[in-house]
Amino acid sequence: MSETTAGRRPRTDAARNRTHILDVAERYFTEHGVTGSLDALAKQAGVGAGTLYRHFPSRDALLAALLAARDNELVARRDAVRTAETDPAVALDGWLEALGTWATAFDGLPDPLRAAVTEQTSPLALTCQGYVTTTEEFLTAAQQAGRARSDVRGRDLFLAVLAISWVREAAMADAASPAGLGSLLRTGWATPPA
Amino acid sequence: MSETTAGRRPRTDAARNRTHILDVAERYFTEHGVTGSLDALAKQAGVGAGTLYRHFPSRDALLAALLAARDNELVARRDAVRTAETDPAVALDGWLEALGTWATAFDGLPDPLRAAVTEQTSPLALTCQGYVTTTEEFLTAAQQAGRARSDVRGRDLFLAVLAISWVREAAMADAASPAGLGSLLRTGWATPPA
DNA sequence: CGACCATACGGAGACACTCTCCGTCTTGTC
DNA sequence: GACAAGACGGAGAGTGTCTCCGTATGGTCG
Repeated sequence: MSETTAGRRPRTDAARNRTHILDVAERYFTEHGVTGSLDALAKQAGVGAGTLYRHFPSRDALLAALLAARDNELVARRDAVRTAETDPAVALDGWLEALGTWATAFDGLPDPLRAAVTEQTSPLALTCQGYVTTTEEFLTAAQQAGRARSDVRGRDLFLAVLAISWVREAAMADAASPAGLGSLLRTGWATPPA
Repeated sequence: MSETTAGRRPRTDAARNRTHILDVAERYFTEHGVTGSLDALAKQAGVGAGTLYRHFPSRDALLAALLAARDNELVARRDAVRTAETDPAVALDGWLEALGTWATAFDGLPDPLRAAVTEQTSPLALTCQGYVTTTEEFLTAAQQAGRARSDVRGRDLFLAVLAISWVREAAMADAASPAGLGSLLRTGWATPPA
């Protein structure tokens, strides 16, 4: 019953290679960003290009596997926010910040994530879909409490977090920008007319 | 006195090629986005790759030249907003919308623009710098009228417009998203606690 | 008008990256 | 220990960037 879809257990050398590639990829993408050369990554892992591509047919597949390792962490933060916060607006805020951190795990990550939101064929699409749904839940709660605008939608908010994460990478040089950009999303630039 | 820096007037065939390349590039980027193949663009323009790269040493240089042709339009909108609007918040809003339209002139344009904001070596950097300054002017006016939060800065607002433009390209499928994302920047998702 | 030089032109080719294909080698089983 | 099933590696095809240099052209001056 441990095998719902697969035929048989993978060969041990294959399994070892797979995890080893993931280890190296984690470091490699951290250092070079998500657009780093995959052939170079394969070489660094000491495997042939064919092996890399057999395990992970595309860059997105590799990223999805890498992000899967972070799933626990993000789900944990979701639950922590959910149970600790009574104010649904603060909860939503906490969730969005967790999302922002997740989306900047590697340099350039927001790009494939954004693409995945619209192209459901990507291995990242499933991952994103889940988090869009979570965002929707937090948002709905905040809206029902009258703490969030009712014309905002979960998917847009998720995309907006990606957008801010995307631009944050460029604004790093400026120390004050990251926080400023984040709060822009919550409050906007405008002041309500007295 | 018409030549402040250059030595002599360019050869006529060179000038003709330059404008012809720009014409074709305008169409080409509109159709294929800013990441389209430059060699293919050269072929479509009926010139060798060398000619293309001599006139425009990099993709950014080509984009900068293309955007320069839109300068008049954007400056006109700036002036129109400036003179027509008495409310500085509405003026800022109008300017940001003009910027957003400008930043989506071609698919994928926000990417090089964002890079140009931080890398002052890009030919696009000068262009961006000017518009950041304009954004700052509108913002300062709105702040002095108490219509914009005082902790927001011009550069961040400019970057935020790029960010929304960036994500808007992905959200196109969903009809309501573009407008929703834009207003998010002005108002934020939060409702002030009664 | 013809010659001459500065300048521009074209496209072959060096280099980088992605991804596939297939001959060879390993693993696990009988 | 032998035999599939499956994994491995890396050569190579396809695509894109950008440079280099032999050739062609435009503009000028005698």
